[in-house]
Order: sequence, then C-alpha cells, then structure tokens
Amino acid sequence: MAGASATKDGTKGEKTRAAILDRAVDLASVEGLEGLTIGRLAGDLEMSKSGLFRHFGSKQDLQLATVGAARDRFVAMVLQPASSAPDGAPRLRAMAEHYLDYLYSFPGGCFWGATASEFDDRPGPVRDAIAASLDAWMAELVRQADAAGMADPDRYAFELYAVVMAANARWRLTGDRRTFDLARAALARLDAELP
Amino acid sequence: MAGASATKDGTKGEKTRAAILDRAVDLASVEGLEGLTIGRLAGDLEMSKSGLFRHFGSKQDLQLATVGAARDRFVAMVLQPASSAPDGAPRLRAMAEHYLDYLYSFPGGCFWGATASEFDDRPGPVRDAIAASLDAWMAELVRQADAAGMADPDRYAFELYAVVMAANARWRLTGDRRTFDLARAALARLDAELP
DNA sequence: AATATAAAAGCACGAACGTTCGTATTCAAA
DNA sequence: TTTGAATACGAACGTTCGTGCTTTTATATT
Repeated sequence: MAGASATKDGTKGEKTRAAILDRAVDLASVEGLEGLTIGRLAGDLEMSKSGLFRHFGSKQDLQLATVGAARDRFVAMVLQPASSAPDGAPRLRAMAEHYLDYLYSFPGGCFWGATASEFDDRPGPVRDAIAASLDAWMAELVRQADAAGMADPDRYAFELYAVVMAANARWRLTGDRRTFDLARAALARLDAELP
Repeated sequence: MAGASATKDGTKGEKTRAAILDRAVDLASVEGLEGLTIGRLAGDLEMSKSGLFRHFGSKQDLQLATVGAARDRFVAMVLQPASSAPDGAPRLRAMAEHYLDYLYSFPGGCFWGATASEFDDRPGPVRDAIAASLDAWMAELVRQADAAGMADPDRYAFELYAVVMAANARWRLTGDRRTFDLARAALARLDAELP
C-alpha cells in the first residue's frame, strides 16, 4: 500500500488527475503552492473549477498531491537516472549533474526551492511532506558521501546540497545561465575533495 | 531628493512609518511579501487598515519600502559590523559570522531567502529591488574574495553565499540548530582554502 | 488660545479566493 | 434498454483581499 496513489491507472478520472498534477507542479514552481489557485489551474487545463476540485476535495489535499507528484518527478529525473552509476563518487557526480538538468523541467525553477521557503513557517501536513522529501534527498547524499569514503559525510552532503540549491536560486533571480558554470566549478572542487 | 525617504525624521508620521516597516520586514520573513497583508500588519500594530495604507498608497509601494527596510537591516547587522575587519579573509569571516547571527533577528528566517524565491518569477520593481540587494551583497563577497587573493573570486563568493543561504533554508525546514554546525564546518573548509 | 495641517479611523466597494450544491453527460454493467 | 456510478459543469455562497472616499482626532504654528 506504499504506492503513490494506489490506483489502477487508466480510468478517465485517473488520467485527468495525473494531468492536473503535472500542470500543478509546473505552476507551483512559478507561483508557489499557495499562489497555485484552483481557478487558475482549471483555466490552464480548460476545465471548470468545480470539476477540478472534485478530484481532491480541498486545496490542502491538492497541495499534498502536488508535492507527491513533484517528488515523483525528482525521483524519475534525478535519483533513478543516477542509480546506474556506482555508489560513492560517481553517484554523487551523476546526481548533481542530473539535478542541474532537471531544473529545466520547470517553468519557474526548482519546485522545492520555491515551496520549501514558502512553507517553512506554515506547520501542517504540507510542510511535513516537503520536509520529508528534502530530508530523504539529504539522507541519500549523506549515504553516498559516506560510500565515497568521506570522513565527514554530513558536511559534504550539506555543501553539495547548498551548491545546487544556490545554483537554482541565483539562476532564477539573475536569469544568467553562467550561474551554472559557477555551480559546476564549485562541484568540481567538491569532487576533487573526495579521497 | 535621492535620499531613501527624504524626510526629516522625528515627525510622528515618520516614526509610525518606521515602526510599520520594521514589523513588515519581520512579517514578510514569515509570510512572504505577498502573504504580508495590510489588514494583518495593521492588526499587529493595533491600527486601522486605512490609517496604515495612507502611508504607502499601494501594496506595491509597501512591498518596495519593506525591501528597503530589510536592506537597511542587513547593512546594519552584517556589512557595517564586519566593516571593522581588514579587507580579505578577515572580512569574509566576519561577514559570514555576522550573517548567521543576523538570522535570529527574524521570526521566520532570512528575509531574502523567503522573498527571493517568491518574486523570482514576478517581473516588476519589487523583484528588481530584491535582485539589486542580493547582487550588491554578491558583489561585495567577490570583492573581498579578490582582496583575499583568491584566483577565482566569483566561484569562491558563490560557494560562501551558497553555504550561508543553505544554512538558513535547512534550519528553517528542520528546526535543527545543528545545521549551523554543518554550515560553520563548511565555512571553515572554505576559509582554509584561502591563500 | 485659535487655527491649519498632518495622521488615523470608519465605512464601503469590487474582485478573487476556496468551497458547496444541484444538475448534466458519459459509459460500463445488468 | 435500463440503471447507476463516475466525471464534469455552472452558479452561488461567505470570506478576505486591496483600495477609495469621508470624517474625526491629534499635532504643530501663529
């Protein structure tokens, strides 16, 4: 029962629900999860507010489902593609590089960068879901830094996380893609630190 | 007439305006600059919506004035205290340490962390003001990294910026102050890199 | 003390929000 | 062919938002 939605997939309802969530992730990367309004989302998908609303029952449930869909995208575009690389340094390199590519899948930059700061002071299940996703990623980074033989994997994971998140933040604010050159230079220095 | 507010300071209106903006910066660190509503702000300060509104004339002007007040706080709590340290490595150390302390001056973590990601996809003067403030800080970091003798001051400034911003982001999301230990360890490693 | 001006309040508006409700359409099972 | 659930729609609700108008209170100057 750990499945993302425990549905058979294929029914019409499930297809529209998936389409809604895919668009919701994109929209939330631009407007945030509060700025993600049901009317706007319905308009984008050319359906009625009430028809869309029926799929979730409340805005909070829509937000929770959107966080789940964002996590699915992260797994599919970052963790899963990197999983073919061996544990340790190669995996760390692969995850960082796939993350930078994954940023282009959003119209508004990284979903997590937009929503984590939005919800960090809003206690509740949405905040918890966001925090759990990011904690899981951080834990994976620590695991791989450890496998790479780092003496202080926590610090190393923190630095790698900091660099890629700052790449997203600076890129969104300046519009300058050379930000990624800075990020790659920083990642190269981190890579050189590995034993 | 280019002064920040072109006012004599001391009149009652100016005093309340300053009080409003001080509270607005705090509130925006929690709710963001859009979530910062005029009614909520007025309620906190025990004054009427219309009385508060008169000081600014539009919500956008309130947001712009709030960004200005946040910049003033950053200068007063980070740049100015660090300015007594010599250029280069000591100044970089002082700025980073003062920044970590400055985070505690907000109820919701760093104002810039909350607002930059909120406005990075909202073109307009508010976004421009936020970007200008952060660009100025980045430029100062580059200047000091250069003065410290780094071969690639841009990359170094980017890394330092990334570490302190990630410290704020992770701290807000996890509530764990040990995040600052990780950040300080990362800063120490950056410091050790200086020639 | 009288008066002019600045500051704050009171009140109301139009728009947008999440949400509810009743109804129409579709489609597979009987 | 009839039934019933699934899916979608349109209209309306109560609330909150930013904002504009009018009036009252406070401050400062003569």
